Amino acid sequence: MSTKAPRIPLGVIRRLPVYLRHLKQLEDHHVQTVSSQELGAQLDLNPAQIRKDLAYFGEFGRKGIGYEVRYLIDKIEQILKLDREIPVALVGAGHLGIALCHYNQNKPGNLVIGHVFDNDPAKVGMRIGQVVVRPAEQLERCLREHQIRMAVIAVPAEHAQEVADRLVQGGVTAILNFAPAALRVPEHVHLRNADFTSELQSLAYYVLD
Amino acid sequence: MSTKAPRIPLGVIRRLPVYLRHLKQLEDHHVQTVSSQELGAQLDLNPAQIRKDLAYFGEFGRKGIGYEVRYLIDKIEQILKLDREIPVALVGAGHLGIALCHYNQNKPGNLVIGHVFDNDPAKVGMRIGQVVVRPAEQLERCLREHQIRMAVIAVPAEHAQEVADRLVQGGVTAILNFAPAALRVPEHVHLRNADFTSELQSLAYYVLD
DNA sequence: TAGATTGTTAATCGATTAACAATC
DNA sequence: TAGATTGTTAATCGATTAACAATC
Repeated sequence: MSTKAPRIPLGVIRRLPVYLRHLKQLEDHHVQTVSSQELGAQLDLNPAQIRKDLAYFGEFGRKGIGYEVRYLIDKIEQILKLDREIPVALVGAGHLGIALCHYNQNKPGNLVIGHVFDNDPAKVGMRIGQVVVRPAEQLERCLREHQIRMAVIAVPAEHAQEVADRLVQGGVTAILNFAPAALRVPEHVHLRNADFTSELQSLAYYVLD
Repeated sequence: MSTKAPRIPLGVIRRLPVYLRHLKQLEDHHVQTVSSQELGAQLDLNPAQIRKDLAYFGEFGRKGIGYEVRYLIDKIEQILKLDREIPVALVGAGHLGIALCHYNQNKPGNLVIGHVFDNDPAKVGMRIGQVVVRPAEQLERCLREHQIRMAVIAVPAEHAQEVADRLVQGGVTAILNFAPAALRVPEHVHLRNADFTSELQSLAYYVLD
């Protein structure tokens, strides 16, 4: 099919980058074609799930053959909008912010952290690879100027809500939050939490001994 | 009831730290008691879900009243095993590893990153707050010596699988992996992936414009 | 063609939500 | 007591898995 309509489950969207990464590895190893069975074995996922996930977006495989690796990579990148350059703002130039920014520059994709902000005068002006840290006052104006829709929050929990509010004010609609705080955002804004402490704490449950 | 048996859904376990964090905030604001209704409104969760989550582990509330904040904090910490000190190993003293280690020391809980490893001689001996980076060769021996069961992987993707294997060798049963790699671990080991790039990529799907 | 594998429908499984008796 | 809220069962919803016709 083609048109939108069938709301895609979050789980499907979150698996797409996993498929993408693995497909790129296969491509590096000059694998031309892969079946859902093979992919499932390699990623420890049910083959039917992989086929169903992909079928949400179109018919990308060939019966009796499988999926062409290069073609599927292109398709998934299109679906995730990774086929165009998307500017990303980062708020917070502490250890974590610097780490994320460096990583983003080391492994450059189409998600480009081009603007970093911090409210600490000691941090403003500092260079992280190619990028220079700007004062937090410029946040909203800069977001609008560059039409930035995606942002990463890497500030202390106490300031995370204020930053989120200002990102939304500036027109951001997708936020990845590393601060350990339950943020409130409007309905139309997609928020994803990636909080180190919570992850570790929930993992502690599974420690036996 | 009391005995184990009813396997707890992962989603429940992952919400417990969220409850915990919020309850601590309530305690800071001298709130003594909270109902599932209030908690749900504050965290944007269904009250029935909160009650059901907690009911997996016991009867912690009082009908007609709600939950006593302090008591519930204690109970959740017991469930997650945060009432005892758990040593955590960190492999990889790059930007991210340093960030995580600093954060862990700034906000000290009972999950203590007490050992950091890196295979880069330039990093070995470096101090991150209180902790000194040790050579990767000592990994297995040190894990065993200190009976470490939890570990964080913050190395490049190329080395993540090898590190995971060695952690398992050393007796680790719970791993938080920050490397963008689909790791393979034995059945008895709990693996959680927290990969920045994947998160950001899946978020890109929701950027409209 | 025969064997393999997709896309899709149907069956299963599990998680979320609603409803309500018990009770503070 | 009357009002509120839990713990829990039942109903709903959604996601995963199995099965298979279509077809390369």
